[in-house]
Amino acid sequence: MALDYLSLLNPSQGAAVMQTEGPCMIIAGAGSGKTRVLTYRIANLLEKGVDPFNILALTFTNKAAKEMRARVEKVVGPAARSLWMGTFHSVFAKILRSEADKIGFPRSFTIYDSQDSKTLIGQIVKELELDDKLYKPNLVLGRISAAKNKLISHNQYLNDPTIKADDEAALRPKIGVIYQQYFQRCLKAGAMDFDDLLFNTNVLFRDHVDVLNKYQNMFKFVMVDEYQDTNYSQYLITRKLAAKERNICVVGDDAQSIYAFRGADISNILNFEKDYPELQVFKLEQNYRSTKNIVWAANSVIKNNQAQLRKDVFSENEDGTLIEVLKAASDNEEGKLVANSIFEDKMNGHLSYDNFAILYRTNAQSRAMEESLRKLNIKYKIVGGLSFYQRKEIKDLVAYLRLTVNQNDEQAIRRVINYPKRGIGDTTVSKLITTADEANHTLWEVVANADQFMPARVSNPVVGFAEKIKSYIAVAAKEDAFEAAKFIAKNSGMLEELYSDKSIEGLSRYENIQELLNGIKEYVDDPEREDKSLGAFLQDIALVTDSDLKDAAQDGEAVTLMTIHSAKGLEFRNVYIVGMEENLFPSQMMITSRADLEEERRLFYVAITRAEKKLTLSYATSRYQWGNLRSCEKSRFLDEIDPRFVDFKFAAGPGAGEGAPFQHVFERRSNLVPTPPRKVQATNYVAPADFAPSDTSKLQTGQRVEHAKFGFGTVSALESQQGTTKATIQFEEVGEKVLLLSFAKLRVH
DNA sequence: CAAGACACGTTTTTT
DNA sequence: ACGTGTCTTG
Repeated sequence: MALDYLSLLNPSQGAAVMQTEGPCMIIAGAGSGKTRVLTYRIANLLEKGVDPFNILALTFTNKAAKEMRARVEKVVGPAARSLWMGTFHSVFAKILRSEADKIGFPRSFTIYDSQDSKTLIGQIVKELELDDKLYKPNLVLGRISAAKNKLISHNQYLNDPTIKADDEAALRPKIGVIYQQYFQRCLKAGAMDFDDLLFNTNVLFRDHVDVLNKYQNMFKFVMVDEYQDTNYSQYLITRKLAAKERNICVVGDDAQSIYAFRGADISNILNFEKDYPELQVFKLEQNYRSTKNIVWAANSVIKNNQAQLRKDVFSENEDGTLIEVLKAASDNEEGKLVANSIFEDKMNGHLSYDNFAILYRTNAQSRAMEESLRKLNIKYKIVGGLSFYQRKEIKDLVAYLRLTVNQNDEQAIRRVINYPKRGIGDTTVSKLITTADEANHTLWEVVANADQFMPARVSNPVVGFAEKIKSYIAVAAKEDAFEAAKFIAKNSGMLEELYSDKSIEGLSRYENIQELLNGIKEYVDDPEREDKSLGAFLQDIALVTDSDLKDAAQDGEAVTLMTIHSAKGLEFRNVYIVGMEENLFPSQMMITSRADLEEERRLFYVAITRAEKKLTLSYATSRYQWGNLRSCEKSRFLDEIDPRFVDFKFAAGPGAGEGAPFQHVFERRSNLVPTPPRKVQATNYVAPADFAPSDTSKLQTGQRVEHAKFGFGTVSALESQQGTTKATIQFEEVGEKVLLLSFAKLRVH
């Protein structure tokens, strides 16, 4: 029977839940129970008999989607599993996967991550012989991305006089040409970048009315979370999908819009009413998360912004403690103060470390915090930074997997064609690429038929590589993702290569590969999973972020460290916002324009409102930056908080006097795995003064040799290839080495 | 061809 | 301070 929503919700929440038909906008202040409303709204739809397959709910992070699905499931049961719920990128990647052929892409298309995109842009810049100082991949990708988010194609980009003028003024007139090249290379590679997933969905819906129709009929109810962070491309997708039924419900808070740099357009929420004049608006203004002091402080900050919807967020919770401000003499001391404060609060309040979060503007700031936490033996976890899937060894294996699914994936080919080493040098690779370009073949076609394009001694290893990949394709066609990946890891020689590296980094790389394989195993073992193919798995991980992963993997209680951006949507009992300094927060690059400064202020607002009970802000008067000490001023944002809610007494404390503390680095920086000191090739062997190399042309395996640097050893293998001979020698002191006989100075005994 | 040395640029945020 | 890319050396 119908749930009694109204007893579980406040009046405005309840009204939003009951309003299931027609367009609706929910302006949800921070901590106002937004997820709760969305959850019950979906539950209400299902109870009214709506088929879960007809509901589409879009979020910005996988985590938010997962959480909401779990909460809906708690209320309505397993029907929740059939809801279309996920991030924009994952939902439309899924749709594109079944429709891609209509827009000129294979269904097995690869998703390029930003690293792939940047590498490709770097390659294009080089090929066009442009100045790589001027055309930095990051900047160029930023321009291209901004264009795509506004649905400007490469052709439109090239023909738009305003854009042209802009680029010329910035002394970068060739960006349009790079964009065009980039598009063609992606198309040829059967690859889409993150922005393409949305751009191409728009293309699909624009050019194929029947397809659009199908999804309009499918998604009778559309819901969008964090609507303030949608860009034009996303906006248009949702508008098109909802055009028929007009059952669209968006939830957002203009005060928490922090992704303008990524193309998010706050006018999407401000102008929503123009598209839907019959719109119903609900405002959730009661904050259930934080104390009065925290809510008041946040309000006093955000009111310095001009552009915003009227909203009065209030709290009925206790007043709570005042906001503390800590002042430190250096970034390291800031870390110490924060770590001490966490330790004390935990002890005094009998809290768990899970209750604490340290938030910062830039990832680089985590370091000083980590060191201090480690010294006090406080466990911590870092969200963001270098994610699991960005590690070299993971990217290498994933490149093999990608190549198995899509042979045209150029970036994957380049990554592993000579890894592990198989004698394909850079010159050969460049030759393959130019050959492909000139003969108008794909890179893969040239690789697979290399013998037709170059002399046998060069082409042999290339063809061997292609044969390997072909065998992987055969395995992947028969086996599930796990069996295929396991086979590939072994057969490619990667496992062996990593296993033979006995250094600590090598060990951790080996373990990471194991972890990836375990992950794939888990993936295919999921009984709910229908598609267990390699392709499905790859699509899944391409859109996974670190924060999605950590949560599940993390066991034991630990302080959370992350950027403010990744903290959005989360809450913690005690929150520390560190680095409250001018040019850091607000960031130097944001203080030139009013709009940018307002975005920084919203970011600060988001940070403040993560705290439930206690908020602490800290700043340092000096900080190491690029290896040298700089002095800093406290942030203007500190002065924007109404002083009635702030306790500055701590700011007068320890930080004041001490000079910059001496830098002792006892421990090396580390995330999960400690980085050991660089290994040195220490030998006791000293070459005799009369050392003279012998003729090695008749060297045999088993022979004993002497090397000027490595000492004595025994030849264990000889391999002749393309006129050069490689000798594998087991040295007594430094272990196995592979040397080229033409260079190595060996004395035969 | 591969390992080590060195110079360089980097730091805004992320799907 | 750090990793990446380029240059040198064997």
